[in-house]
Amino acid sequence: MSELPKYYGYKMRILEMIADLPPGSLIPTERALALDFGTSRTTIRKAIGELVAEGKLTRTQGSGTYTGGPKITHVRQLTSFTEDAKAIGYTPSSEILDIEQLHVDDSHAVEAQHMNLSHGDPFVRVKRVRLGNGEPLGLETACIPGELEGFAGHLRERGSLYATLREDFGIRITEVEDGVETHLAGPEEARLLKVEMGSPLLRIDRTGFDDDGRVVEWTVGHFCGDRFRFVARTRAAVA
Amino acid sequence: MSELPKYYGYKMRILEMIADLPPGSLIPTERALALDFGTSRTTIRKAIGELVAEGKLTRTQGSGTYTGGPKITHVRQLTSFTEDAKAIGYTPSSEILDIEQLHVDDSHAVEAQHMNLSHGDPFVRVKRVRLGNGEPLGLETACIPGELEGFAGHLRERGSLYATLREDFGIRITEVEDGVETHLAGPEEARLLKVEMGSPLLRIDRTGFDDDGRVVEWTVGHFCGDRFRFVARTRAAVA
DNA sequence: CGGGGTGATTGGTCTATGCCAATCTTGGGG
DNA sequence: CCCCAAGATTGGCATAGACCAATCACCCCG
Repeated sequence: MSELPKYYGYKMRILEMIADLPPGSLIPTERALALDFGTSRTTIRKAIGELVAEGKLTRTQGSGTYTGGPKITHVRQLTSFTEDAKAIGYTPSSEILDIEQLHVDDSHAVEAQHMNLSHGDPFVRVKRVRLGNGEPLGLETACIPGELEGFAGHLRERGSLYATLREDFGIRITEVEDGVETHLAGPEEARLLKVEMGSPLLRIDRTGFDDDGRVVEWTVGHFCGDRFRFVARTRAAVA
Repeated sequence: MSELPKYYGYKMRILEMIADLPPGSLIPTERALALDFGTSRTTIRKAIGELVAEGKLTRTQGSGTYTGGPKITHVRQLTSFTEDAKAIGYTPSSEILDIEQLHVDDSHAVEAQHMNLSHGDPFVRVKRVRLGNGEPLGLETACIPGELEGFAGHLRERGSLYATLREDFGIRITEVEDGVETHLAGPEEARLLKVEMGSPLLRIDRTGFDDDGRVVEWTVGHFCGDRFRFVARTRAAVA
């Protein structure tokens, strides 16, 4: 046995094959590749599986396997998805899945903890799919403490959560703390983001503070690992 | 056929099984689970595979499959690994794999681009494994432009790259830009970080600037997705 | 000429099985 | 009593094949 698994060798060979192809090119079928390489379809699928997870290939049942999507999508996440995406010539949009004015109960333990809320306190929760140039990039759930009258209408009109909070409710976020971890796509995320189950995602949670240091926003988002890049610029506070 | 794949159901059942177990507990063998659930070992392996990728299980050939490690390790990456890790009561250390004083040639295209260097310009490159409480957390390669005399010795003594630059070479980093993406572990990363090939990692690249806006550091790191959390705190610059 | 149905194609999932490599266990020899 | 060698156990890799579901192309019918 050689050092590396066979499937890894085939992965590299496929990587060479697709290196020069334009995005969206159809590659040979799994059965054909297995035959060509003299291996089994299972092994080819494992090789292709990793390339898919890396965003270098996409596969569609019944159709075929194609070379990677439109390419990497750099998106700054420094202040707001909408505002930053525009700044780099990217067309952002959102599809609102759900807006609710809620009151904290036992099912909101996580939200309450992050926003320092108690049982019965009001907050708004918005669930959205974030799109870039029409393609789904991420799934975001934002929570804002308080009772926000007519919030849904304002948000739909402006498109941007931050703009809505600022212009319609006088809520200004002056400092944010972002946390980034990895996460694997579950059934819901896979469906909404159009990726395979188990695909690596970036889980980005954000806590927004106002001038008085109060939490005025808490958001959790899951973004496609291969299409998204989180960027933070920080003035070093160290002496 | 139900909506969800079978392996996903088994994954959830295994998740329940291990929910109450302390970290490090041995779970039944793959063959036993396959028999119990009335399915094939292949399917069980797929279920366990995802749980491993999520950090909930670890498996060792010849030994068995065990419940997840010591739990999530929050690490701030705001200024410096060493300094921040200490601040939250975590014992950081590094294992230096390689230190080189180099001059830009054709093989350093990426490095040169990020540091705005030209052919022949000198820079130092350090490759380290970052450890937290003795466990490998990440693999980092740092590049610093310039000719740094006695750099290796100073770094080994101080342990911290930032402290070395500051104290021994008068290089002060006042602003950093961090980029975060996902990345799957390749053979080398898998070996050094003690994770499986294909495990999701956080790829964190950092560009450090001095007061004059010059690039004085460029670093790329790969960190275990399940043991690491990137945190950035930003004063919103938006009007 | 247009539209819809039908079958071939292709990826998605699962089974059953074999062998390899790392680890652990056990027992015998020094 | 300790150490180590050999066998049993366990995960790691790969094979061959079956059936399902989504898609696509083509042909037939209106």
